[in-house]
Amino acid sequence: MDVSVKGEYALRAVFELSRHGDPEPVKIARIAESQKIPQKFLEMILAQLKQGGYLGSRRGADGGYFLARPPDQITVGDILRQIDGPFQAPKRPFENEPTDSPFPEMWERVERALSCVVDRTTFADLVERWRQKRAKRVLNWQI
Amino acid sequence: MDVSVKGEYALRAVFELSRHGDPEPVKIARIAESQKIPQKFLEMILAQLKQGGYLGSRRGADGGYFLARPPDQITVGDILRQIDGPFQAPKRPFENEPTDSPFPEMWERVERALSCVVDRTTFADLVERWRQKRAKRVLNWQI
DNA sequence: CTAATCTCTAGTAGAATAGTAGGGATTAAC
DNA sequence: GTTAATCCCTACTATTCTACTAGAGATTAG
Repeated sequence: MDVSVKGEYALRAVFELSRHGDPEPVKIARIAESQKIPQKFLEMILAQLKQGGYLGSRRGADGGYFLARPPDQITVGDILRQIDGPFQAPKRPFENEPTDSPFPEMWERVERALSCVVDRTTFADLVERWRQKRAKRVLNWQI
Repeated sequence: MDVSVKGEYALRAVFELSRHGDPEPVKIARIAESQKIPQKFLEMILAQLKQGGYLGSRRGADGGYFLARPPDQITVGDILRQIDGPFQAPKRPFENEPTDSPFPEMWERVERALSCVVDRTTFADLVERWRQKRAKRVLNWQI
C-alpha cells in the first residue's frame, strides 16, 4: 500500500515536461537537476515512459525528451501503472478460493476508489493547481 | 500500489475469527488450514495482531486466538495498517521540496479515497456479505 | 505429568528497490 | 567531417524486503 520512489520520480519528470509546455525537448540533465533525481536512474525511467508511448525524444546535441501527447491526455494513473505495474491485491495465490469469499469484491472497491483519483487527475490539472498555488504565494508575498 | 501477501493473510485470519462468532478460542492450526496459510508464518502474523490489540489468545491445550473486540469494531484498514504499516506516498525523500508542489495534495486525495473503503469496511460487513453470497448460491443450487 | 497449544528468537533463499558504470549511437554546429 | 553534446543500451550491485522455516521455551487443560 505504497508508491515506489521510482514512480514518484516518473510523476515529477512528466510534471516538469508538462509545466514546460512547448514542444521543445528538455534535456535529462535539466529534469534531473530541477527535480532532484539521480540522472542515470532518471534515464531508465524516461526510457520506460517513452516505451509506453507517453514521451518522445530527440538524440544528439540539443536533444531531450518531450510529451508525446498534450498534458490533459496523460493521467497520473497512466504513469504509475507504466512504472510500477498495475495495482493488485494478491489475487494470484488465492485463485482456487471459494466463490463466496468477500475479498475480491472489496479489492475491486479499493481499485475503483484509487482509480477515481489517479485516473481522473491529468498533468494539465496538476500544472493548473501548481500555478494557482504559486500565484497565491506571490500575492501573499507582495502584501 | 499493492498489498502484501502477509496483509491478505491477516485479513483472512481475522475474517475467519469473525465468522466463527463465539468467543471460544480458535487454534492457529485450524485457521491456517481453513484459509490455506503456512502455519508458522501465521503465528507471527497473529502475534502482531495481538500486539496491536485486535486479538487475544489463550495458551496451552485448548488454547487459541479470538477477537479482542466485536467484529463491527475492527476495520480492514486497522488490520492492514497494523501489518503493512501506513499507506504512504514517498514523502520522506522530498521533504525540502517547494511548498507549491502539487503532489502532496494529490497523495492526500489518494489516501482519503483509500480510507473511504478500508476504514469503513468492518469485519461484520465482510461476514454479512459472505453470508448473503452463500445464501444466494445455495438458493441457486436448489433450483 | 503430559500433551497440546501459544511464544519467542533466529535464520534464510529469493526477489525487489534504488541505484551505478561504462560505453555506443545519433545529431547539431562549427 | 570532426567534435561535442546528448540519448540509448547492457550489465552490475548493495541493501532491503518478502515470505517463509526451524527449534526450543512457556503455559495450560485434563
